[in-house]
Amino acid sequence: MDLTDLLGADALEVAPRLLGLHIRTAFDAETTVIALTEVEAYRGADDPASHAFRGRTLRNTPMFGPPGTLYVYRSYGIHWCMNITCGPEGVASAVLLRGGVPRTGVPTMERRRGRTHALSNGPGKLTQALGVTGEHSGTSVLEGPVWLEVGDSTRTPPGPVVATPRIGISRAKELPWRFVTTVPSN
DNA sequence: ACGAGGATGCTCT
DNA sequence: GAGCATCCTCGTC
Repeated sequence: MDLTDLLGADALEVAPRLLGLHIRTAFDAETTVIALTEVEAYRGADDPASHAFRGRTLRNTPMFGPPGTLYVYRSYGIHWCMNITCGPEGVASAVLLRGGVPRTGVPTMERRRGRTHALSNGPGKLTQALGVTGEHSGTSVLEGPVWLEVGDSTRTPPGPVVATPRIGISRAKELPWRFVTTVPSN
C-alpha cells in the first residue's frame, strides 16, 4: 500500500481505509503504537460540521495542507484531538482519529493517561496516549515525529466496517461519516 | 448501568 | 460572548 496515494484521495474514501493502520510516536525513546479502529471524515465548504466550513483560518490551516499533514486542535479547552489531512493540497479535508487499540508501549500510555484502562477509546484519549499535542500540528505523518504506518495489517479494512453518524457535533448530524471496525486481532 | 454536570481555553462572531 | 469534532467524577437506580 502506498500511503501517499491513499492520503491524496477524498476524506470519505480515506477514512475507512485508515482503519487497522498504525499511528506511531517515539518521544524520549518511548515508542507507542496504536492500531486505528474508529475515525471520522471531515470535509470543507460542503461540510457544516467541519472546522474549515467557513474557509481558512489560523487554526485550521493544516487542513488545507498537503495530504498527510497533522491537524491537532484543542477540544473543550482541555483535550487535544488529532486529524490526518487528506485530499489535494489547497482543499480542506481531514480524518479525525477517534479510537484505536494499543499495540506497543502500553506502560507509557498508562502513565500519560493516568490510568490502566480506557487508554485510547476516544479522540482525546488516543491523542494523549500517543503524547501528541498542538505543537505537532502541521507536521507530516509521512516524515514524523508522528508517523502513519501500514503496520501488520494485511488487509484494509481489517474487518467489517460500519458507517454511522459522527459524534459530538451539532450540524450535519445525519451524515454517516464515522467509520468503526471490530478490534483487529493479533 | 446510566445520566448530569463541571472543567477549561481558545477560536471566531 | 457563545460555542465547542471531550472526558471524568459523582450521584442515583
